[in-house]
Amino acid sequence: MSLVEKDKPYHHGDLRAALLKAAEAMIERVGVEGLSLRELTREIGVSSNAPRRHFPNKQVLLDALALQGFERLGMVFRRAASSNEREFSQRIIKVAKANIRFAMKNRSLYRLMFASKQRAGAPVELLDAAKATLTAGGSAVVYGQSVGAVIAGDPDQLGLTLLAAVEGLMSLSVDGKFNGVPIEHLAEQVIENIVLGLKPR
Amino acid sequence: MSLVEKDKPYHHGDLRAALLKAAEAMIERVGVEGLSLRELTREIGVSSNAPRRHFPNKQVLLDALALQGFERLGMVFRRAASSNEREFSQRIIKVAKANIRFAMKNRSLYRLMFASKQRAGAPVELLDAAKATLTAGGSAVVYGQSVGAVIAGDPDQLGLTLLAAVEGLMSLSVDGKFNGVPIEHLAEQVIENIVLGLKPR
DNA sequence: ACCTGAACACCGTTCAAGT
DNA sequence: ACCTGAACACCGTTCAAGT
Repeated sequence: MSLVEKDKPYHHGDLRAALLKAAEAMIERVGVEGLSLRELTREIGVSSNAPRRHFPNKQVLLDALALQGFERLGMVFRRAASSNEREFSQRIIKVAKANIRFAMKNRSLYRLMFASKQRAGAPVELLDAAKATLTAGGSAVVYGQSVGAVIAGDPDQLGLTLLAAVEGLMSLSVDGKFNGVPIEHLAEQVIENIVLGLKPR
Repeated sequence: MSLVEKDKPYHHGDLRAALLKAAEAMIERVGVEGLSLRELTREIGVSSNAPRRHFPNKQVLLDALALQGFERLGMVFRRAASSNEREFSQRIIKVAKANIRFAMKNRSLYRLMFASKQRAGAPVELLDAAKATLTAGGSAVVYGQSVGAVIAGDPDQLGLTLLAAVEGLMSLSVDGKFNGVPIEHLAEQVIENIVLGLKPR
C-alpha cells in the first residue's frame, strides 16, 4: 500500500535519542516541572511506556539529560580555554562569556544540571560528569597562571574563585540581567575586580 | 460531648500560615517536586481544596514560600552585617558563613527561592523581595569600604562580586562540599583571593 | 529486545453547594 | 468569607501480553 517501505516494527531505531531530544526541547518550552512523559510519547508516536526500556522512570531520563548537558558544557569550556588572547583577564572573560552564553541558550537544561547534581540520590556518573566539567572550567580559567599573570597557589582554588563568581552571577540574575545590567557586562567587571583585588594597592 | 469547646467551624484560624509551615516542612522532606497539595491538606485535616481561597493554585503557594524565604535571608544578612569584626575580610566571612548556614539549613527552600526568581512569570513582589534581600547582602559585604579597607568604586558592584562568589560556591557544591572540602572553608579562601586579588602585587 | 494496551493510584483544578 | 464533596482530565508507574 505504501510507496516507501516503512514496516516500522519498532520506532525509528533510536527511541532513546529521540526521547532525549524531544525532552530537551520540551523543558525549554515549558520548564522542567512541565515535562510530561506521556506527552513526550505522544509527540514521538510511541506508546506511553515505550520509554521504560530506556529510562526506567522519569528521574532517570532527567538525570540523563543533565549528564548530557554537563558533557556539552565541558566541551564549551575546553574550546574557550584554547583562545589565544594575550591579556590574562581577557582570556578569563572569554571563558566566562562562553559559559554565560551556554546557560542563556539552555536555561532549563542549565538549571536542571545544577539541580540534579544537588539532588539527594544523584547517580555517581552524574556527579562525576559534573566534577569533570567544573574542573575543566576551573582550569580553563587559570590557564594564565603559567605566564606569571596570576599569583602562586593551588590552581584549582584560584579557578574555583573565578568559576564561582561567574556561576553566582547567573544564579543571582533574572532573565540574564542583574538590576537591569546584562550579566555578560557584569561578568567583565566582576572578573576585573577579582583579578585586581578589592584591597587598595 | 466534649470537655473543651472546639466548635471548629473552620480550621484553626489561620489556614494560610498552617499551609505555609507544613509546605516548608514537606519540601525539606521530599524536595520541591515532591510537594503534594492533597497530602498537605490531609496532614492538616482540611478538604483538598480548602487552600484555594488562600492560594489559587500550587504555584502561588510556592511563590509565597519563596518570598518568605527571601525575607528571612534578608534578616540573616542584616544581622550578620552588624558584626563588629575588626578585619574587613573577617567581616565578609561572617556574612558569607551566615548565608551558607541558611542555605544548608533550608536546602529545598533555598533552591526554590532562586528557581522561583528565575521562573518566566514570576510575580513582581517576589522579584522585589529578592532584589531587596540581595542588595542587603551586597551592602553587608562592602560595609568595610567606609573604613578604607576596600578600593573606591561602585559599592553595589563590589558587593556583587563577593556575593556572586559565595552564591556560586553553593551552586557548585554538592552536599555542602566541593571536591570533599566543606564550603564554609572554601568560602574563606575564595574571599581572601578576591580581597587580595589574583594578580601578583 | 522492544513495544503495546489496559489498569491503578494519585494528582491539580473546577464546579456547585453548604454555613 | 471559608470550607466541603464530587467530578474531570491528566499523570507516572505497573503488569500481562505480543512479536
